[in-house]
Amino acid sequence: MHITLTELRYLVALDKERHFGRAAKRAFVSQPTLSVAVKKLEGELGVTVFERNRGEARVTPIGRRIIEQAYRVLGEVSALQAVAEQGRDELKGPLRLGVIYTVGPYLLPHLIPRLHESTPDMPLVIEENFTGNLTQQLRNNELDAAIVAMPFEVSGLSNWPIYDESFVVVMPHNHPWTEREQIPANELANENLLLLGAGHCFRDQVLSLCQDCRESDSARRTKSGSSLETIRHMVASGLGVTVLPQSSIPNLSQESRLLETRPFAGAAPTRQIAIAWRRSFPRPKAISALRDAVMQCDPSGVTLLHGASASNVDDGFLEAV
Amino acid sequence: MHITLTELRYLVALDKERHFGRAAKRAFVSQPTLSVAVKKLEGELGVTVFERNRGEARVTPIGRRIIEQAYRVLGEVSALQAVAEQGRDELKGPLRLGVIYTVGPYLLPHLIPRLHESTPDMPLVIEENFTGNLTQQLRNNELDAAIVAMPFEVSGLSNWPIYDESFVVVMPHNHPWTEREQIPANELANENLLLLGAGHCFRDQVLSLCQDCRESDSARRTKSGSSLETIRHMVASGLGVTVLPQSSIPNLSQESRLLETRPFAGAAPTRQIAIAWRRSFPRPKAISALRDAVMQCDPSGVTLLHGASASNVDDGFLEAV
DNA sequence: TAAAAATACTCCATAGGTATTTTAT
DNA sequence: ATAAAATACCTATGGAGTATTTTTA
Repeated sequence: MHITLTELRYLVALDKERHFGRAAKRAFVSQPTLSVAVKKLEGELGVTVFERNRGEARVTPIGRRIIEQAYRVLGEVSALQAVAEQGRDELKGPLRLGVIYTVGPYLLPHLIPRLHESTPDMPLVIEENFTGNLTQQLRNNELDAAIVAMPFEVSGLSNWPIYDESFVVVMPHNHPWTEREQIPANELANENLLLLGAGHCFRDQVLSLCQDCRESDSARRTKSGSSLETIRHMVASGLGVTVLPQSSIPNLSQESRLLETRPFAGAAPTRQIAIAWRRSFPRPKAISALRDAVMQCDPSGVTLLHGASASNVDDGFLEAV
Repeated sequence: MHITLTELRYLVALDKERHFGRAAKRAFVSQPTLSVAVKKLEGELGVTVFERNRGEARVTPIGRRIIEQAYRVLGEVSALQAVAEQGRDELKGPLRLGVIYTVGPYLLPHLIPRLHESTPDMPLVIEENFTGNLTQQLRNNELDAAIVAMPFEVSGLSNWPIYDESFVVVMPHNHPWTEREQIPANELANENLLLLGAGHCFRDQVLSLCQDCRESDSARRTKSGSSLETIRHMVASGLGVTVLPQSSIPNLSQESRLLETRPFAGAAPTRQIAIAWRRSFPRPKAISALRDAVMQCDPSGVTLLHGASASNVDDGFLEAV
């Protein structure tokens, strides 16, 4: 009924051998198989490609053109297979990665060189955004993976928690709390609590630490900053206290003498960071590579999940205070 | 095992619909058929072309490249079919025709315009030569058909007699034979018989008319000319007599008053003209068209064979003397 | 007569169908 | 709950084999 690639391959073999028996050998089939196939093709095309003689099969003028076209078809098929061959490596080709604002600035500087080393053919296209936007972009196929904070349950998306990160109280160096070893969460509401603006999941996570905080927030008694860095500057300038994730407590530069940090009293509040991706995303190895790279960032101060601890590299992404 | 054109068509359908059910409809198959085929193709290529979601099937980046390549493959297949479509007409494309020297000059001027009319897309590539050379060229695929004199039995070649043509005795106007109505063949040896050189089948046909001629020829008492025209001039100048085929007795111009023609006594000797071609030549219609065109040349003086007489066109290829 | 292609037939792989289950929203 | 795709299973076409015949040089 339809012309097939096999038939075209037989045509080419016959063009090369000009002899049904030898062409069949070249094509690794029996002579009748090739004979029947070529005849079928000629019937389908309504054209005689080969003039059969006892001595040799001669190509007709129209047959010549058809065979040349057959070469082109088979050439394009080879090209297709070559493309597939190239694309077979999941760790090749860009990965579009989204990161929430409160992780990106602290993780990426460490993650990118590591990923560049482990998967040099997988450049990252990075987008920083709120969790909600990242979610949408993942679903819309605008992103391939995202680094977000748990809980993160979205239909169609999978996630894989990578590490737990504790929260730390940050205050000016001359704050009364500097006299204490630990700060109880429920006392946060008594101070000027500086927080990120609405939309940041970290803001909500901090607010959930104590009922009073939530209330004082509804009463608009908290102040907002547009990034953790901004907030840190505000705290350093004495405007109040805040809570930061462990990873954002960096090698303090100028401000180092102006800020003090204290852990929470009791069980340390944490956030869980995870990688999320479309369930149907067809490059699971890319996700694994991403996870591995994150885990190789020195986990001091954070708790790696699911075994697979990274080696003790000392230029880790968290340099403990 | 191997990738098929059908699979590529399914790929394209799915690319257009981004939905397995609709793509199946577009490809006129059931949804499972298309699903299985696409999955098989992806397995064969080792690459995920489509990301399946509830909503729609999304093309992956590598899938995009593969689909584009699939379009190219199918495009070349279409081109191949278009070529075949073009070549399907046997009356299209050049026909390489050989003609023996003693027919060409008299038949071709009439044949070519007729063929141009009946089969305008089949130009003639013409070669005049001896029967032996034409035979070789036919077998070597250097010619497609030839017009020759019978008998013509060559393995691998078919032939089809078209017409019988009588022989005529030609003499100077002042020759004694002009007194007679008919000339007995066996008296030819008594005269200066002018003949074509060796190689021309017509020479041998004339020599076979009488035993004496053959003998006088072996004794090198005949004279040779290089073409029938040359011989006619020689006869007109009084050098001797000759025998010509009917078709070469043209509208006599200057020489008309210098030449006389007489039929043979008894059963008129004739030659039978035929079309020959490779048994395997795949354009039988071209042969038929050629035959028909020859037969449309006015057959006055020649005997058409196999019925199928041409209409009474009066500018026929033979204008009786 | 010998070589080559075509035919006859048999078999089985697989493309395609229908019915159903699984999956994901 | 529903829509979509995947799976299970069955059927039939036709691609490929072997054995044989036909063709033709």
